[in-house]
Amino acid sequence: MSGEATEAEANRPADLGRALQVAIARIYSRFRSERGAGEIGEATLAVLMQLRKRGPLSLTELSERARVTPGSMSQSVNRLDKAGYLVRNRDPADKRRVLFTLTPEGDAIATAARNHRQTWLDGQLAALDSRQRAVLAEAAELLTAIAEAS
Amino acid sequence: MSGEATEAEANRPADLGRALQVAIARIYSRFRSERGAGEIGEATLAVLMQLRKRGPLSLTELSERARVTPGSMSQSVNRLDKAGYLVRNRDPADKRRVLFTLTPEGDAIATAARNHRQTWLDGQLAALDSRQRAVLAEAAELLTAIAEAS
DNA sequence: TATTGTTATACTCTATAACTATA
DNA sequence: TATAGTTATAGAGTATAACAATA
Repeated sequence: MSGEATEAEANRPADLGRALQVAIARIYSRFRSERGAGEIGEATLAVLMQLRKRGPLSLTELSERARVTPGSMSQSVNRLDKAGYLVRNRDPADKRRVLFTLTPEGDAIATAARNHRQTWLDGQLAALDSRQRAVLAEAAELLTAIAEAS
Repeated sequence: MSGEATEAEANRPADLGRALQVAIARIYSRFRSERGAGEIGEATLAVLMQLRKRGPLSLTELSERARVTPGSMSQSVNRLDKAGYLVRNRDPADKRRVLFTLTPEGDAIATAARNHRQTWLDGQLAALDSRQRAVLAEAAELLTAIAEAS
């Protein structure tokens, strides 16, 4: 019973939700500020990473995964197209659809941006002990699942 | 030895860093998409929350906490000022400084925006068990500390 | 008719550079 | 000189609404 006060506090959903909101806002803003000169932004990087992982995707698929409107995504891919980081291809099976594919240049700039952020983050993680890293690994899984939830 | 593959994987900083990057980007984008009509955005909300928690702050203090340039923050507080969510006051002790203070309207809209996001997040957290919530509580502390790190 | 995608317009958020006022 | 703040300009990222092409 003596150790329950702390645990009960950590488990009260309202307090946890508030702590998570703040933590996520802070770490995201730190990520953004770690961006190097000439590097692409978070939203653009996310599009390129999706194309790398999932292969050619349509505009609707990209906009749903990023949780933005099709109009917003259309403008994002337009910028990427102009920069030469992806190419458009009409889907032969359904000529309304446009499939977006990563170019070698897009792949390279995505890698550079990801590595830069990761170098910084890895430096921070190195200071943690094994148990703390395990906590963050599980938290990453939980947060990803929550983000995908309906 | 049979259980070590998973643990070793979770503890390899490079893999953990990558998983965290993805998880944070996903959950943040989900937060953003949960914004209701007429609600303020993440950056603006963060400013109001700082003013609520830390009392009157100067432009430099606000820009350092948000990790944006003074020029950027000046424009953010301008929008908030025009909307009536904060007020400017010259610091009598140093007339270069401007102290920003939350108005009752600013306090109210910050509460509304925070509650809306929290209602959604609390619903997700309610589906987790006690141990998982404890993991997220510790992760929130670790991520906040990493975000503040030099 | 419904779906896919684009464009026009507007607002938020950010950076950089040039500027004013105060210390 | 150095610091605090503002403004002008530009670009990324987003939403909504109106539109064209295809199913």
